[in-house]
Amino acid sequence: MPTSAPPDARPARRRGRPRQFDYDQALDAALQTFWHRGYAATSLDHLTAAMRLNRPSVYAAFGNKEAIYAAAIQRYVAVAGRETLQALARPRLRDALAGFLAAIIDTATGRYGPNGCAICCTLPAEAGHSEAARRQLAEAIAQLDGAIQARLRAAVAARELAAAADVASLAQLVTGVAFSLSIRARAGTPRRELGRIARALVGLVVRGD
Amino acid sequence: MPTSAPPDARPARRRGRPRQFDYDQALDAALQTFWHRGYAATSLDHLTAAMRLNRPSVYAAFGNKEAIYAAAIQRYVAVAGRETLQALARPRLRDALAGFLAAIIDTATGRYGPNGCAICCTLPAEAGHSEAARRQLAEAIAQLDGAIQARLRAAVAARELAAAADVASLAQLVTGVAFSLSIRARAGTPRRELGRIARALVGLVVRGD
DNA sequence: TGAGTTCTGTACCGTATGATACAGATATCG
DNA sequence: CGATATCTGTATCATACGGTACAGAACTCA
Repeated sequence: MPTSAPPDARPARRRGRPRQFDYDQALDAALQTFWHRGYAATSLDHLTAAMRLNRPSVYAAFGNKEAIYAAAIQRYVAVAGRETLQALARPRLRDALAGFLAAIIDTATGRYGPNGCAICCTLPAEAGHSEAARRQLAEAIAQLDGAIQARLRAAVAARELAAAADVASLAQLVTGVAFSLSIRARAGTPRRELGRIARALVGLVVRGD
Repeated sequence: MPTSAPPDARPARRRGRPRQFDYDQALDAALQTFWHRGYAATSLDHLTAAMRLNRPSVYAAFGNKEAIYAAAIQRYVAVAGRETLQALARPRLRDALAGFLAAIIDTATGRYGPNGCAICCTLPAEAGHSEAARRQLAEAIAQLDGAIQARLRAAVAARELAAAADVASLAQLVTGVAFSLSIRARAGTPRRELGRIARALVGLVVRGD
């Protein structure tokens, strides 16, 4: 168990020597490293170098390698996930989906290099032999499916989609394309082409107009 | 460079002591291991155990770890890829796409466990820091895109698709859904649900009937 | 102040890793 | 047969790995 601060409740003053690094900033550095190299190919030397910490500090704050990864992915969901999902809030379904996919493309080709999605480019490799990774992956997928499904249901209510539409499958389709966009990004596909694919999907899902 | 047989041209009789194992069978065992554990998390001990060979034999026949992986993926493409693509040959587009996706689902939930697609579940993790992996991934994607695109073009010629259809983007969409199906499989999604998603895509792409 | 507590940095531990040297075994070739 | 070539198995190499012990530093609390 990490002896120290979970990301949320941060007691203002703790008893002993205060830590000399920023928790979230270090976690971001770890995330970048895992994102770039994947879980298994990332060593603690890679991590401590990127985080600019020495090993005991890392272990005290985050736990072992697996725990660091879990925390990093959790932060990824909280940050990149929130940014992405709020694009879904736009009033017209067409804009909502387009915005959502544009946000995915932004993240996948973002300022840290064209590294795709940290989840769907690094978790699947571990999910084959690690039950923890499999669960993390399944949960992330379910979360995304759920958010999109909710948005599609709202579109049905607003008569933007036919009442007979298979909302669940449609949502899973959109999630799937989002995944494929980020894998393509990691393979080197330029933004322009990713945008074309995204537009094609939006065109298929929301026909009328 | 491996001193010995490339998978194709196999000289009937070589000079020294003949090898006591089957090349393709050993390669299959390596593929299973990489498929299950990913590249980085697979050690040579894992490989030699699965292949039932000792290290020098592996190195002599296949080269170092990276070369073994490349050969395994190449074999995966040749075997699973061919099976999958020949489903595309069915006369009606609807059946062709359905058969294609069904083959993907078969592979991804197949007899070796629900391990998804060996390419899109293990290569992306390495593609972030290995240019060789990035290229392999890009090439595999391009190959799949190309095959589907050709099938869609045939459908346009047969008036199963509108002449105005954006065949390239549509093909990339189908490829993307295929990827997402196999990632979902690795996350534990049951076949039934994967089938529903596949049917939804087919329904979207080929409207009339 | 001094006791108690937590963080930092060095140095280290045991093991697993990718890769190879070498000797013996088994084949072809002349 | 001997010469040559390739494969197999053992034993080993240097290094990189995840993880930790320990001493000193820096803070709070009384």
